[in-house]
Amino acid sequence: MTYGTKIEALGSPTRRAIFERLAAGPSAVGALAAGLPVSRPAVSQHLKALKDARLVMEERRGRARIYSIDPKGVAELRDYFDRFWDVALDAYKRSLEAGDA
Amino acid sequence: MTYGTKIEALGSPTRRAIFERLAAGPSAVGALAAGLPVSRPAVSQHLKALKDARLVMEERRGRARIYSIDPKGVAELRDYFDRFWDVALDAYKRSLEAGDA
DNA sequence: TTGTTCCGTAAGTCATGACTTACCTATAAG
DNA sequence: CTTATAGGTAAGTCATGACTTACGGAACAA
Repeated sequence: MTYGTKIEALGSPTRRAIFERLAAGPSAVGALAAGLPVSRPAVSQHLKALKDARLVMEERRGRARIYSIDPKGVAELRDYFDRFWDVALDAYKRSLEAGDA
Repeated sequence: MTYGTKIEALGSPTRRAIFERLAAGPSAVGALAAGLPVSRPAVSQHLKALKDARLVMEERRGRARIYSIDPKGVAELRDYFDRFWDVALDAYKRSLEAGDA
């Protein structure tokens, strides 16, 4: 929900690997697990975390679950970072000017 | 060094709180710890992680250590995300078109 | 109905990491 | 030189989380 949840979701290397694979295109759980060094249940658990963070979404197709990027949640995270860069880099410039005086 | 290290550094709520305070302006270690619910050594340890990730940098002023945002490292993370948004959202659009067919 | 596939959930293990207190060094002040 | 301030480091504790195996349910096939 919050950007904190999203960043924490991306904090795990395995979860980031899953997320980046989904960024390349939708995939089923088994296909994801086949390309990763962890078990399928582990992938399921990570997908749940990513879904709770609204970074991915799930679509049921028969007995398969197709996961894909959630563009709305991703956009929320991007907005947070975009604002953050502005604030941070601006504050840094101001601190330089203050330090020079 | 890598963007993975940076994202993992921001994965911890306490570390993110420290980072956001530094984004508002440079600060000494004690001043940071005074505004946080953890001890000063804990803050030192988090600052080390942030510094290893090149998200913050250190400047010695007498016996104080002034920490501030590292604009170069921050820019690297921003570049990664900027590229990522493009890839992810583009792939999502393409998957929609493919799914419609 | 009986299997087979695909996947989520439960439960348990094990490592990691986020803290703490105690201690040490270094700078500054008296 | 002694004392106080600022902060990094070591060592230990404790919780969390990243896995595993085992199991259960749901959809298609025969």
